[in-house]
Amino acid sequence: MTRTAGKTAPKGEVSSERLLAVAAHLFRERGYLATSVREIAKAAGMKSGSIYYHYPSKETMLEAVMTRAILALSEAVTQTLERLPPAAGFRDRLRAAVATHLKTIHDYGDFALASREALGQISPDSREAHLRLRKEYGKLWRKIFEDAKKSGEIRADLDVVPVQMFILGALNWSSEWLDAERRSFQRASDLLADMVVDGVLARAAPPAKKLRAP
Amino acid sequence: MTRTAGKTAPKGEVSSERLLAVAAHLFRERGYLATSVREIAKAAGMKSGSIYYHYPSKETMLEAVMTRAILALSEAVTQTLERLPPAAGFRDRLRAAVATHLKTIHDYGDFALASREALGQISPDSREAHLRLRKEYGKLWRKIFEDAKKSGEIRADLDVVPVQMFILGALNWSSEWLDAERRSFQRASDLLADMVVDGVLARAAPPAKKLRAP
DNA sequence: CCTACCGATCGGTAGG
DNA sequence: CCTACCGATCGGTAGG
Repeated sequence: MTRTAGKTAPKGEVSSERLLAVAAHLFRERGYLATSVREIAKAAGMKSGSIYYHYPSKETMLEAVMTRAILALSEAVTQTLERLPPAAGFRDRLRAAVATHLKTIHDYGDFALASREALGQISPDSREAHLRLRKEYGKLWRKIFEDAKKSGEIRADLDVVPVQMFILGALNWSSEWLDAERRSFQRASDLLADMVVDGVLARAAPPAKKLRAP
Repeated sequence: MTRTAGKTAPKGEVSSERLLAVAAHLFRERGYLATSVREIAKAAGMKSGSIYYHYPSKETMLEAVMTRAILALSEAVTQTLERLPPAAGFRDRLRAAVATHLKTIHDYGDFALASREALGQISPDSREAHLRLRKEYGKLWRKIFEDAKKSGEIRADLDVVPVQMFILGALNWSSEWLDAERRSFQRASDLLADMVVDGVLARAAPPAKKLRAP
Protein backbone atom coordinates (compact mmCIF):
# COMPACT_ATOMS: atom_id res chain seq x y z
CA MET A 1 0.00 0.00 0.00
CA THR A 2 2.76 2.41 0.87
CA ARG A 3 4.97 1.65 -2.07
CA THR A 4 2.65 1.09 -4.99
CA ALA A 5 4.52 1.20 -8.28
CA GLY A 6 6.97 3.50 -10.01
CA LYS A 7 4.45 6.01 -11.26
CA THR A 8 5.82 9.42 -12.06
CA ALA A 9 6.32 10.59 -8.52
CA PRO A 10 9.34 12.86 -8.31
CA LYS A 11 12.31 11.32 -6.61
CA GLY A 12 12.12 13.64 -3.64
CA GLU A 13 8.62 12.52 -2.87
CA VAL A 14 9.71 8.96 -2.37
CA SER A 15 12.43 10.02 0.05
CA SER A 16 10.09 12.30 1.94
CA GLU A 17 7.70 9.41 2.29
CA ARG A 18 10.38 7.07 3.51
CA LEU A 19 11.66 9.72 5.86
CA LEU A 20 8.21 10.13 7.36
CA ALA A 21 7.92 6.40 7.97
CA VAL A 22 11.29 6.42 9.70
CA ALA A 23 10.26 9.39 11.82
CA ALA A 24 6.93 7.82 12.72
CA HIS A 25 8.73 4.70 13.84
CA LEU A 26 11.06 6.61 16.13
CA PHE A 27 8.28 8.86 17.40
CA ARG A 28 6.34 5.80 18.37
CA GLU A 29 9.23 3.99 20.00
CA ARG A 30 10.78 6.82 21.96
CA GLY A 31 8.25 9.60 21.80
CA TYR A 32 8.33 12.78 19.79
CA LEU A 33 10.46 14.91 22.09
CA ALA A 34 12.85 12.09 22.89
CA THR A 35 13.59 11.65 19.19
CA SER A 36 16.15 14.05 17.80
CA VAL A 37 16.35 15.22 14.23
CA ARG A 38 19.81 13.69 14.16
CA GLU A 39 18.41 10.27 15.04
CA ILE A 40 15.80 10.47 12.33
CA ALA A 41 18.44 11.46 9.82
CA LYS A 42 20.75 8.66 10.86
CA ALA A 43 18.00 6.06 10.67
CA ALA A 44 17.13 7.34 7.21
CA GLY A 45 20.74 7.28 6.09
CA MET A 46 21.31 10.98 5.71
CA LYS A 47 22.81 13.89 7.60
CA SER A 48 20.72 15.90 9.99
CA GLY A 49 20.81 19.07 7.93
CA SER A 50 19.27 17.23 5.02
CA ILE A 51 16.08 16.63 6.89
CA TYR A 52 15.21 20.25 6.30
CA TYR A 53 15.36 19.74 2.58
CA HIS A 54 12.28 17.53 2.96
CA TYR A 55 10.46 19.12 5.89
CA PRO A 56 10.71 22.65 7.23
CA SER A 57 10.72 21.51 10.84
CA LYS A 58 10.54 18.53 13.13
CA GLU A 59 7.04 19.50 14.15
CA THR A 60 5.93 19.48 10.53
CA MET A 61 6.96 15.86 10.38
CA LEU A 62 4.89 15.05 13.42
CA GLU A 63 1.88 16.83 11.98
CA ALA A 64 2.23 14.85 8.77
CA VAL A 65 2.45 11.62 10.74
CA MET A 66 -0.65 12.43 12.73
CA THR A 67 -2.64 13.50 9.70
CA ARG A 68 -1.85 10.25 7.91
CA ALA A 69 -3.02 8.24 10.85
CA ILE A 70 -6.37 9.85 11.35
CA LEU A 71 -7.12 10.07 7.62
CA ALA A 72 -6.28 6.41 7.21
CA LEU A 73 -8.74 5.59 9.96
CA SER A 74 -11.46 7.74 8.49
CA GLU A 75 -11.06 6.34 5.02
CA ALA A 76 -10.89 2.75 6.14
CA VAL A 77 -13.98 2.93 8.32
CA THR A 78 -15.91 4.90 5.71
CA GLN A 79 -15.15 2.27 3.10
CA THR A 80 -16.02 -0.58 5.41
CA LEU A 81 -19.38 0.91 6.25
CA GLU A 82 -20.16 1.68 2.62
CA ARG A 83 -19.48 -1.86 1.62
CA LEU A 84 -21.92 -3.31 4.08
CA PRO A 85 -25.27 -4.35 2.67
CA PRO A 86 -27.83 -1.61 3.30
CA ALA A 87 -29.84 -4.06 5.34
CA ALA A 88 -27.00 -4.60 7.77
CA GLY A 89 -28.10 -4.05 11.34
CA PHE A 90 -26.48 -2.41 14.32
CA ARG A 91 -24.48 -5.43 15.37
CA ASP A 92 -22.93 -5.92 11.96
CA ARG A 93 -22.13 -2.25 11.57
CA LEU A 94 -20.56 -2.04 14.97
CA ARG A 95 -18.56 -5.21 14.43
CA ALA A 96 -17.31 -3.93 11.11
CA ALA A 97 -16.33 -0.53 12.46
CA VAL A 98 -14.57 -1.99 15.47
CA ALA A 99 -12.67 -4.51 13.40
CA THR A 100 -11.63 -1.92 10.85
CA HIS A 101 -10.48 0.55 13.48
CA LEU A 102 -8.41 -2.12 15.18
CA LYS A 103 -6.91 -3.40 11.97
CA THR A 104 -6.08 0.06 10.67
CA ILE A 105 -4.39 1.04 13.91
CA HIS A 106 -2.29 -2.06 13.49
CA ASP A 107 -1.49 -1.48 9.82
CA TYR A 108 -0.51 2.11 10.50
CA GLY A 109 1.00 1.21 13.83
CA ASP A 110 3.83 3.71 13.96
CA PHE A 111 1.68 6.54 12.70
CA ALA A 112 -1.28 5.76 14.90
CA LEU A 113 0.63 5.25 18.12
CA ALA A 114 2.95 8.19 17.61
CA SER A 115 -0.18 10.33 17.28
CA ARG A 116 -1.73 9.21 20.50
CA GLU A 117 1.19 10.29 22.63
CA ALA A 118 2.26 13.38 20.77
CA LEU A 119 -0.97 15.33 20.49
CA GLY A 120 0.10 17.40 23.45
CA GLN A 121 3.38 18.43 21.82
CA ILE A 122 2.20 20.28 18.76
CA SER A 123 1.25 23.92 18.44
CA PRO A 124 -2.28 24.99 19.38
CA ASP A 125 -3.12 25.62 15.74
CA SER A 126 -1.97 22.21 14.63
CA ARG A 127 -3.74 20.60 17.53
CA GLU A 128 -6.95 22.28 16.62
CA ALA A 129 -6.62 21.14 13.03
CA HIS A 130 -5.99 17.60 14.17
CA LEU A 131 -8.93 17.63 16.54
CA ARG A 132 -11.14 18.69 13.66
CA LEU A 133 -10.10 15.58 11.78
CA ARG A 134 -10.81 13.49 14.84
CA LYS A 135 -14.21 15.03 15.12
CA GLU A 136 -14.96 14.08 11.54
CA TYR A 137 -13.95 10.55 12.35
CA GLY A 138 -16.18 10.55 15.39
CA LYS A 139 -19.14 11.43 13.19
CA LEU A 140 -18.80 8.14 11.39
CA TRP A 141 -19.34 6.40 14.67
CA ARG A 142 -22.06 8.70 15.80
CA LYS A 143 -24.06 7.78 12.76
CA ILE A 144 -23.91 4.09 13.61
CA PHE A 145 -25.48 4.77 16.97
CA GLU A 146 -27.99 7.32 15.80
CA ASP A 147 -29.18 4.98 13.08
CA ALA A 148 -29.56 2.18 15.57
CA LYS A 149 -31.59 4.44 17.76
CA LYS A 150 -33.90 5.40 14.92
CA SER A 151 -34.40 1.81 13.92
CA GLY A 152 -35.19 0.95 17.52
CA GLU A 153 -32.33 -1.50 17.81
CA ILE A 154 -30.83 0.18 20.83
CA ARG A 155 -32.62 1.66 23.79
CA ALA A 156 -34.15 5.03 23.08
CA ASP A 157 -32.90 6.54 26.33
CA LEU A 158 -29.30 5.47 25.85
CA ASP A 159 -26.78 8.30 25.97
CA VAL A 160 -24.74 7.43 22.91
CA VAL A 161 -21.96 9.97 23.38
CA PRO A 162 -20.31 8.28 26.35
CA VAL A 163 -20.96 4.88 24.83
CA GLN A 164 -19.08 5.91 21.72
CA MET A 165 -16.25 7.43 23.72
CA PHE A 166 -15.91 4.33 25.85
CA ILE A 167 -15.66 2.17 22.78
CA LEU A 168 -13.09 4.36 21.07
CA GLY A 169 -11.14 4.60 24.31
CA ALA A 170 -11.13 0.85 24.66
CA LEU A 171 -9.93 0.52 21.08
CA ASN A 172 -7.22 3.14 21.35
CA TRP A 173 -5.91 1.54 24.49
CA SER A 174 -5.86 -1.92 22.95
CA SER A 175 -2.43 -1.36 21.46
CA GLU A 176 -1.11 -1.57 25.01
CA TRP A 177 -2.02 -5.19 25.43
CA LEU A 178 -3.43 -6.73 22.26
CA ASP A 179 -0.86 -9.02 20.78
CA ALA A 180 -0.37 -7.78 17.25
CA GLU A 181 1.51 -10.87 16.21
CA ARG A 182 -1.23 -13.33 16.81
CA ARG A 183 -3.79 -11.64 14.62
CA SER A 184 -6.34 -11.88 17.34
CA PHE A 185 -7.99 -8.73 16.04
CA GLN A 186 -11.05 -10.43 14.70
CA ARG A 187 -11.72 -12.27 17.91
CA ALA A 188 -11.08 -9.24 20.09
CA SER A 189 -13.16 -6.91 18.00
CA ASP A 190 -16.11 -9.26 17.87
CA LEU A 191 -15.85 -9.72 21.59
CA LEU A 192 -15.99 -5.99 22.19
CA ALA A 193 -18.79 -5.40 19.74
CA ASP A 194 -20.85 -8.24 21.16
CA MET A 195 -20.18 -7.08 24.69
CA VAL A 196 -21.49 -3.67 23.80
CA VAL A 197 -24.49 -5.14 22.07
CA ASP A 198 -25.44 -7.93 24.42
CA GLY A 199 -23.58 -7.38 27.65
CA VAL A 200 -21.79 -10.14 29.45
CA LEU A 201 -24.62 -11.46 31.55
CA ALA A 202 -25.55 -15.09 31.51
CA ARG A 203 -28.99 -15.44 29.97
CA ALA A 204 -31.53 -18.09 29.18
CA ALA A 205 -30.72 -17.80 25.49
CA PRO A 206 -27.13 -16.64 25.09
CA PRO A 207 -27.13 -14.06 22.34
CA ALA A 208 -25.55 -13.94 18.93
CA LYS A 209 -22.43 -15.90 18.33
CA LYS A 210 -21.78 -15.73 14.66
CA LEU A 211 -18.11 -16.47 14.93
CA ARG A 212 -16.14 -18.80 17.08
CA ALA A 213 -19.05 -21.21 17.26
CA PRO A 214 -18.20 -24.90 17.44
CA MET B 1 -6.40 14.98 51.70
CA THR B 2 -2.95 16.04 50.63
CA ARG B 3 -2.37 18.43 53.46
CA THR B 4 -3.77 16.74 56.53
CA ALA B 5 -2.62 18.43 59.71
CA GLY B 6 0.64 19.59 61.18
CA LYS B 7 1.76 16.23 62.49
CA THR B 8 5.45 15.84 63.17
CA ALA B 9 6.58 15.57 59.57
CA PRO B 10 9.99 17.18 59.12
CA LYS B 11 9.90 20.43 57.24
CA GLY B 12 11.70 19.03 54.22
CA GLU B 13 9.08 16.39 53.73
CA VAL B 14 6.37 18.95 53.27
CA SER B 15 8.37 20.76 50.62
CA SER B 16 9.21 17.54 48.83
CA GLU B 17 5.54 16.74 48.77
CA ARG B 18 4.60 20.12 47.45
CA LEU B 19 7.37 19.93 44.91
CA LEU B 20 6.04 16.62 43.65
CA ALA B 21 2.58 18.03 43.21
CA VAL B 22 4.00 20.93 41.25
CA ALA B 23 6.02 18.57 39.09
CA ALA B 24 3.04 16.29 38.50
CA HIS B 25 1.01 19.27 37.39
CA LEU B 26 3.59 20.36 34.85
CA PHE B 27 4.24 16.81 33.69
CA ARG B 28 0.58 16.44 32.99
CA GLU B 29 0.16 19.76 31.25
CA ARG B 30 3.22 19.76 29.07
CA GLY B 31 4.57 16.27 29.26
CA TYR B 32 7.58 14.95 31.14
CA LEU B 33 10.26 15.77 28.59
CA ALA B 34 8.78 19.14 27.76
CA THR B 35 9.01 20.16 31.40
CA SER B 36 12.40 21.40 32.51
CA VAL B 37 13.79 21.21 36.00
CA ARG B 38 14.00 24.98 35.88
CA GLU B 39 10.28 25.26 35.25
CA ILE B 40 9.47 22.98 38.14
CA ALA B 41 11.72 24.98 40.40
CA LYS B 42 10.21 28.26 39.33
CA ALA B 43 6.67 27.03 39.82
CA ALA B 44 7.65 25.81 43.27
CA GLY B 45 9.32 29.09 44.14
CA MET B 46 12.89 27.92 44.31
CA LYS B 47 16.03 27.84 42.18
CA SER B 48 16.68 24.95 39.87
CA GLY B 49 19.69 23.68 41.78
CA SER B 50 17.57 23.30 44.88
CA ILE B 51 15.44 20.64 43.27
CA TYR B 52 18.30 18.24 43.77
CA TYR B 53 18.17 18.78 47.48
CA HIS B 54 14.80 17.03 47.42
CA TYR B 55 15.16 14.55 44.57
CA PRO B 56 18.31 13.10 43.05
CA SER B 57 17.05 13.47 39.50
CA LYS B 58 14.17 14.58 37.35
CA GLU B 59 13.37 10.98 36.55
CA THR B 60 13.09 10.16 40.23
CA MET B 61 10.35 12.74 40.47
CA LEU B 62 8.48 11.13 37.63
CA GLU B 63 8.80 7.72 39.21
CA ALA B 64 7.44 9.08 42.47
CA VAL B 65 4.52 10.66 40.62
CA MET B 66 3.69 7.44 38.83
CA THR B 67 3.94 5.33 41.95
CA ARG B 68 1.56 7.60 43.81
CA ALA B 69 -0.98 7.37 41.06
CA ILE B 70 -1.09 3.61 40.74
CA LEU B 71 -0.98 3.03 44.50
CA ALA B 72 -3.81 5.47 45.03
CA LEU B 73 -5.87 3.54 42.50
CA SER B 74 -5.08 0.19 44.08
CA GLU B 75 -5.89 1.34 47.56
CA ALA B 76 -9.08 3.11 46.59
CA VAL B 77 -10.49 0.18 44.64
CA THR B 78 -9.44 -2.32 47.30
CA GLN B 79 -11.24 -0.33 49.97
CA THR B 80 -14.32 0.12 47.86
CA LEU B 81 -14.61 -3.59 47.20
CA GLU B 82 -14.02 -4.47 50.83
CA ARG B 83 -16.78 -2.18 51.93
CA LEU B 84 -19.35 -3.80 49.71
CA PRO B 85 -21.69 -6.23 51.41
CA PRO B 86 -20.47 -9.79 50.86
CA ALA B 87 -23.71 -10.54 49.07
CA ALA B 88 -23.08 -7.87 46.47
CA GLY B 89 -23.35 -9.27 42.98
CA PHE B 90 -21.37 -8.71 39.82
CA ARG B 91 -23.20 -5.60 38.75
CA ASP B 92 -22.69 -3.84 42.05
CA ARG B 93 -19.04 -4.81 42.23
CA LEU B 94 -18.38 -3.67 38.72
CA ARG B 95 -20.24 -0.42 39.25
CA ALA B 96 -18.31 0.26 42.42
CA ALA B 97 -14.94 -0.49 40.85
CA VAL B 98 -15.65 1.60 37.77
CA ALA B 99 -16.88 4.55 39.81
CA THR B 100 -13.91 4.39 42.16
CA HIS B 101 -11.39 4.15 39.34
CA LEU B 102 -12.93 7.13 37.63
CA LYS B 103 -13.16 9.19 40.77
CA THR B 104 -9.61 8.41 41.84
CA ILE B 105 -8.21 9.31 38.45
CA HIS B 106 -9.98 12.62 38.85
CA ASP B 107 -8.82 13.21 42.42
CA TYR B 108 -5.23 12.41 41.52
CA GLY B 109 -5.59 14.01 38.11
CA ASP B 110 -2.10 15.36 37.67
CA PHE B 111 -0.49 12.22 38.96
CA ALA B 112 -2.69 9.84 37.00
CA LEU B 113 -2.50 11.65 33.69
CA ALA B 114 1.20 12.36 33.89
CA SER B 115 1.70 8.63 34.35
CA ARG B 116 -0.23 7.62 31.32
CA GLU B 117 1.90 9.63 28.94
CA ALA B 118 5.26 9.25 30.58
CA LEU B 119 5.54 5.50 31.00
CA GLY B 120 7.65 5.37 27.88
CA GLN B 121 10.17 7.88 29.21
CA ILE B 122 11.50 6.12 32.27
CA SER B 123 14.32 3.63 32.49
CA PRO B 124 13.61 -0.03 31.76
CA ASP B 125 14.04 -0.90 35.44
CA SER B 126 11.61 1.73 36.60
CA ARG B 127 9.18 0.76 33.91
CA GLU B 128 9.28 -2.83 34.99
CA ALA B 129 8.68 -1.84 38.58
CA HIS B 130 5.73 0.27 37.56
CA LEU B 131 4.26 -2.46 35.40
CA ARG B 132 4.40 -4.77 38.38
CA LEU B 133 2.24 -2.33 40.33
CA ARG B 134 -0.15 -2.14 37.42
CA LYS B 135 -0.35 -5.89 37.33
CA GLU B 136 -1.28 -5.95 40.99
CA TYR B 137 -4.01 -3.47 40.28
CA GLY B 138 -5.24 -5.59 37.41
CA LYS B 139 -5.65 -8.52 39.79
CA LEU B 140 -8.29 -6.63 41.71
CA TRP B 141 -10.32 -6.44 38.54
CA ARG B 142 -9.59 -9.97 37.52
CA LYS B 143 -11.10 -11.20 40.73
CA ILE B 144 -14.36 -9.40 40.04
CA PHE B 145 -14.73 -11.24 36.77
CA GLU B 146 -13.53 -14.60 38.01
CA ASP B 147 -15.94 -14.46 40.91
CA ALA B 148 -18.79 -13.60 38.58
CA LYS B 149 -17.88 -16.54 36.43
CA LYS B 150 -17.85 -18.92 39.38
CA SER B 151 -21.21 -17.67 40.57
CA GLY B 152 -22.59 -18.10 37.08
CA GLU B 153 -23.47 -14.46 36.71
CA ILE B 154 -21.52 -14.03 33.52
CA ARG B 155 -21.26 -16.42 30.63
CA ALA B 156 -18.91 -19.30 31.29
CA ASP B 157 -17.25 -19.03 27.89
CA LEU B 158 -16.51 -15.33 28.16
CA ASP B 159 -12.87 -14.40 27.75
CA VAL B 160 -12.48 -12.08 30.70
CA VAL B 161 -8.98 -10.81 29.91
CA PRO B 162 -9.95 -8.69 26.90
CA VAL B 163 -13.14 -7.64 28.62
CA GLN B 164 -11.13 -6.30 31.52
CA MET B 165 -8.65 -4.58 29.26
CA PHE B 166 -11.39 -2.96 27.25
CA ILE B 167 -12.97 -1.60 30.39
CA LEU B 168 -9.74 -0.25 31.81
CA GLY B 169 -8.88 1.22 28.44
CA ALA B 170 -12.24 2.94 28.23
CA LEU B 171 -11.70 4.32 31.74
CA ASN B 172 -8.18 5.51 31.15
CA TRP B 173 -9.23 7.27 28.01
CA SER B 174 -12.16 8.96 29.69
CA SER B 175 -10.01 11.83 30.89
CA GLU B 176 -9.85 12.93 27.26
CA TRP B 177 -13.52 13.75 27.06
CA LEU B 178 -15.30 13.37 30.39
CA ASP B 179 -16.02 16.77 31.81
CA ALA B 180 -14.45 16.79 35.21
CA GLU B 181 -16.26 19.90 36.29
CA ARG B 182 -19.73 18.58 35.98
CA ARG B 183 -19.24 15.64 38.29
CA SER B 184 -20.81 13.36 35.76
CA PHE B 185 -18.69 10.51 37.02
CA GLN B 186 -21.50 8.64 38.66
CA ARG B 187 -23.66 8.75 35.58
CA ALA B 188 -20.83 7.82 33.24
CA SER B 189 -19.56 5.00 35.38
CA ASP B 190 -22.99 3.48 35.83
CA LEU B 191 -23.54 3.75 32.12
CA LEU B 192 -20.33 1.90 31.36
CA ALA B 193 -20.92 -0.76 33.98
CA ASP B 194 -24.46 -1.34 32.84
CA MET B 195 -23.40 -1.44 29.23
CA VAL B 196 -20.89 -4.13 30.06
CA VAL B 197 -23.43 -6.05 32.07
CA ASP B 198 -26.51 -5.70 29.92
CA GLY B 199 -25.43 -4.45 26.54
CA VAL B 200 -27.18 -1.69 24.72
CA LEU B 201 -29.79 -3.68 22.88
CA ALA B 202 -33.42 -2.83 23.15
CA ARG B 203 -35.20 -5.69 24.88
CA ALA B 204 -38.65 -6.70 25.93
CA ALA B 205 -37.75 -5.97 29.54
CA PRO B 206 -35.04 -3.31 29.63
CA PRO B 207 -32.57 -4.36 32.27
CA ALA B 208 -31.51 -2.87 35.54
CA LYS B 209 -31.80 0.84 35.97
CA LYS B 210 -31.07 1.53 39.57
CA LEU B 211 -30.09 5.11 39.03
CA ARG B 212 -31.36 7.81 36.80
CA ALA B 213 -34.80 6.23 36.77
CA PRO B 214 -37.78 8.63 36.64
C1' DC C 1 21.49 16.50 -0.07
C1' DC C 2 26.21 17.79 2.88
C1' DT C 3 29.45 20.64 5.87
C1' DA C 4 30.05 23.53 9.37
C1' DC C 5 28.16 26.03 12.53
C1' DC C 6 25.00 29.02 15.93
C1' DG C 7 22.44 30.29 20.01
C1' DA C 8 19.60 28.24 23.32
C1' DT C 9 18.59 25.13 26.60
C1' DC C 10 19.06 21.01 28.96
C1' DG C 11 20.02 17.94 33.48
C1' DG C 12 23.05 17.99 36.80
C1' DT C 13 27.08 19.32 40.18
C1' DA C 14 30.51 21.78 43.40
C1' DG C 15 30.80 24.41 47.08
C1' DG C 16 28.83 26.86 50.14
C1' DC D 1 18.28 25.81 49.79
C1' DC D 2 21.36 29.29 46.52
C1' DT D 3 25.15 30.71 43.17
C1' DA D 4 27.74 29.77 39.52
C1' DC D 5 28.87 26.81 36.37
C1' DC D 6 29.84 22.47 33.08
C1' DG D 7 29.49 19.44 29.13
C1' DA D 8 26.16 17.73 26.13
C1' DT D 9 22.71 18.11 23.06
C1' DC D 10 19.10 20.31 20.87
C1' DG D 11 16.47 22.39 16.45
C1' DG D 12 17.65 24.91 12.91
C1' DT D 13 20.45 27.70 9.20
C1' DA D 14 23.95 29.49 5.64
C1' DG D 15 26.15 28.39 1.82
C1' DG D 16 27.21 25.38 -1.21
